[in-house]
Parts: sequence; structure tokens; C-alpha cells
Amino acid sequence: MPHPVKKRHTGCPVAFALDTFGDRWSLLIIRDIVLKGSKTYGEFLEASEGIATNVLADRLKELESAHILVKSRDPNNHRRYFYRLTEKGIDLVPVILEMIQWSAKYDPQTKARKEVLSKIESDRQGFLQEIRERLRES
Amino acid sequence: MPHPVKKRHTGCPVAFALDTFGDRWSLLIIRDIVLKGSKTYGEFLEASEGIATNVLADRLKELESAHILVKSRDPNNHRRYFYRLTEKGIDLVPVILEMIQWSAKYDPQTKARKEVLSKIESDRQGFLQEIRERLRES
DNA sequence: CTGTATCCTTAGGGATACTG
DNA sequence: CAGTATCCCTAAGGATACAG
Repeated sequence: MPHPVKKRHTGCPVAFALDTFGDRWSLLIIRDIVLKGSKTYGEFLEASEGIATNVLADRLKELESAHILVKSRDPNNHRRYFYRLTEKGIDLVPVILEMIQWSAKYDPQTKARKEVLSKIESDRQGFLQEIRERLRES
Repeated sequence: MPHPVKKRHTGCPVAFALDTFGDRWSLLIIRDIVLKGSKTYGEFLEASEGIATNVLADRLKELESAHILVKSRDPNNHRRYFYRLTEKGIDLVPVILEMIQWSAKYDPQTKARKEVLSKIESDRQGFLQEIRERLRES
């Protein structure tokens, strides 16, 4: 079982953020929830660039114990779980949006995908609000 | 010599951003420049949570070849170099600011440091502009 | 379907000595 | 001062088989 990332938190907010979600998988999982609407273990497995099962399980636990995710049963299917973002997790969306905007500016492949980008740029606050509501309802 | 982080870039902007500066050191170096005004190898060594010399050298190269940093000689001291952010690098400041705001909300240690935070929150655009100008001049 | 458990490899990175 | 060069070690993470 992969181990928690070593913490270097020294009182610096950037270091704290990196310690919490700055590994190479956590933000991709959160991205899956925010942008792809993923909810289940299986969906993360498909979407997250081929993450290994043990690594995924470990990150889900980490994010849960950091109170960024919460796990609950699917009311319709008892053998299935849903992972949702907490408010703390939802508050990471602005970080992700800034990353997307940066990539849009400097990555040709990203730049080519106009749909989402124009929404972010034309009405950032509205777009953010829209995402927040969708995540809270789900 | 540490190796470049493995790339998973799949056309996703979040993955692209993580591939570019999502390792455990790059953002701390950029933070040093933005928040602490660090410019030289020696300053990074002191400030960056005890980064090893070889790792620092490697990251500086990586960030340079990603066109996030530029290296130049100190005009007054020929045996010394300055690392500055390019526009591409300066454009990462909003990402860092979002991370700081997130930590301010959820990390007690960060929350305690009111000075910078109040500046960000009261006049984000102005604060950003101020940083940009300072970085360009330096 | 949602994980665990193991095995195994490798990249990341600490420590330290050395160099132009 | 600004790095290189080594050595070495461990944690991160693939692959795969198995389990509740």
C-alpha cells in the first residue's frame, strides 16, 4: 500500500496546499469529479490516466481523511459507493480553474478546446457558481 | 541526477499543468521568487525547505527549459546568476494565490498570518498587478 | 463492484564530497 | 558562489491475483 506523501509543512500556505493535494494523483481525481462528474471507484479507474487500483484506494482514503472527499452508499445500489466533494474540496475548484486557464494559454492542445475555456473567461463567477451547485446537489 | 517527472499529459489541461510544475519542488521555488524575492541558487537553497543541491539544480533546469524561468548573469558580480520568472512563470501567480487562499481557509497556521491574506482578499487585482510589476522590474 | 494484498521496479531525492 | 558527481535508500507506484 502506497504511503502518504512526506509532509514538509512549515507554516507556508503553499507548502500546506502541496502537502494536502500536491501529489501526482489527487488533483486528477478531483478533476474527474468536477469536470467529468465521476463518482465511483470504477469511474475513477477509467478516467484517471490509468491509476493503479491500490494507488486509487490509497488516495481516496487520504482525501477522505483530509476531509476533501466524503464517501457514502449509493441509495439504489447497496454494493456501490459514491465519492463527493466536501465544501473544502469544492473550494479547490478555483485552483483547478486557474491551472486550466494557464494551460489554455501555454498548451496548444488545451488551447484548441474552446468550449469550456470561453465559459470560464466570459463569466468566471457564474461558471464557478454553476459548478458549486452541481457538486452540492450530486 | 534526478530525472524529469514522468509525463502523463493526455490533452487534459490539469494534467498538462501538473506535468509542467506539479512535482514536489517546482512550485516552492516559484513561491520563493514571488513571495520572498529569491533570485539566486543560494537563496533557493536556504529558503526551499532544505532542497538538496542536485535536486535544486535539476529543477532550475527543468523550469528553464519549460520557459518558466530565465537565467542571467548578475551584472555586478560575474560569478553569480539571477533566476527570474518569464511571463509564462508570472502567469502562475494566480494559481499560487488560489492555493494560499485555500490554505488560509483550512490551515490554522496559515490563517493566523493576516498580513498578506488581507491584501489578497481586499484587492486581489491590485495585489496581482503589484506583484507582476515587481517581478518584471527585478 | 469495490476494494486488498503482494511482489517488484524505478524514479525521486537525501547526504556528501568535489569542481570551475 | 553555483553548481556536478556519486552513492545509496526508500517511498511511490505499476502489475496482477485475490477477496468481501
